[in-house]
Amino acid sequence: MKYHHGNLKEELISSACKICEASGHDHMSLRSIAKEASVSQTAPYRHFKTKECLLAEVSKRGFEELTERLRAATSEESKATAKDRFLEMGLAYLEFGLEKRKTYDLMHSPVIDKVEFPELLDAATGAFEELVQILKELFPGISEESLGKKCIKFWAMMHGLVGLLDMKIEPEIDTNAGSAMSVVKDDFRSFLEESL
Amino acid sequence: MKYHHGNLKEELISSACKICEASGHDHMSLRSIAKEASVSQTAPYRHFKTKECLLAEVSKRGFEELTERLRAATSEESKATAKDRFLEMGLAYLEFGLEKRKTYDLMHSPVIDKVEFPELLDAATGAFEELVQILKELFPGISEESLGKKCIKFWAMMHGLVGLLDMKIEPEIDTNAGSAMSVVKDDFRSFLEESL
DNA sequence: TAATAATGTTAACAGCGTAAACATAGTATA
DNA sequence: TATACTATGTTTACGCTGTTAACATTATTA
Repeated sequence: MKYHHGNLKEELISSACKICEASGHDHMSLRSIAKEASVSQTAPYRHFKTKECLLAEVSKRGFEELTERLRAATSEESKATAKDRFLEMGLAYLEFGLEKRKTYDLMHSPVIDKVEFPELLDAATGAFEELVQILKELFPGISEESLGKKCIKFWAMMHGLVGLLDMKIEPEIDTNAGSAMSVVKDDFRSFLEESL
Repeated sequence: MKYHHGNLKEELISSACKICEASGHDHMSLRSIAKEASVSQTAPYRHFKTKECLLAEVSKRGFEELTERLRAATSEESKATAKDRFLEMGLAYLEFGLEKRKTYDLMHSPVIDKVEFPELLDAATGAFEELVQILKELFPGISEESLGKKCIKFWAMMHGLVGLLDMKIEPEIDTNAGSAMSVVKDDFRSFLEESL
């Protein structure tokens, strides 16, 4: 058995990602992560100053995956129209939020102060920039002000939608007209398109 | 000094609300709450089965206050038009989210599973119903389906906006066209109205 | 008035994040 | 090659946490 692991930092991060998505970030203990990596309880401290630093790394990976998915959805290789690729991006965002729900929660949790982790902020900004790009393409010559408004509006709507889908608020109106979830499943595209 | 407090449950809840808004829900310990109420560490267990039950109560109070604020904003006493009252409601939602940011986070935190707390779910639904009512008034005769879509859209947008304002994502576009925060301050009304 | 229920306290448990002291392995320098 | 140094692991220990069990006091009810 080797005393030195060799690649512990990476393994700790992937163990943390695994535990996060399995149990939620409030059930992640440094000790359980260390155990998952078959290493002593305090070994993570050679690679991360605090638990928050490790969580920040997990969050960063989440934003990187989100960015990739958004980029793939809007890829020009698909030869679809800009509008279709925009709608695909909306779907990709929701899919990520629902598939990786617990990681998504960590990414938006106030537990990690993004101001303290510039790399995390960059990763989050990167995802946002994907939206900026496709909207620029969709509305050529749009003023910076209008573009800013549209970006904020859609980012908020998609983030809000993911949140809503987990809130399980089911007022009378939902039972009649379909829940938030069904709106997404049945005709998310027209839902987004109407808001253009 | 009385052995029996007489009104401990209420005092624990208000202590918890205080600590929540001061420090955030991840820094709330049952012991600190008990201390704030000048009572032994385990006294809360006579009134709440677990810590989560106490947090759920704090969350519920948050939704109740939100509901009140939304109702006040859309009150017909103001004699304003339905549209103006709708816009006022949007502002009231954002104001609550920003003023009581840490409580708002608890209210939307996955730490509390709303399914386990029907009263909390009711309180959350109550706030949502305020939106349903004003939109019904604003669009008389609207189909249930369209109404449902509009509700989800605006709830998501407002919830997403509150989240965005705290994410501190400031991509290039924001620096030029104004941050999410400035959009809210400068012309949130027109921002919301455009989305109608 | 006596029994019982409600509501408080104290003591103890394991799990947590973190720091300090120590051990071992890899690397650079003489 | 021998030696010092640095990187990276372990062990031990600290105080804080949520929770349970055993006990104490007060309120209620028969």
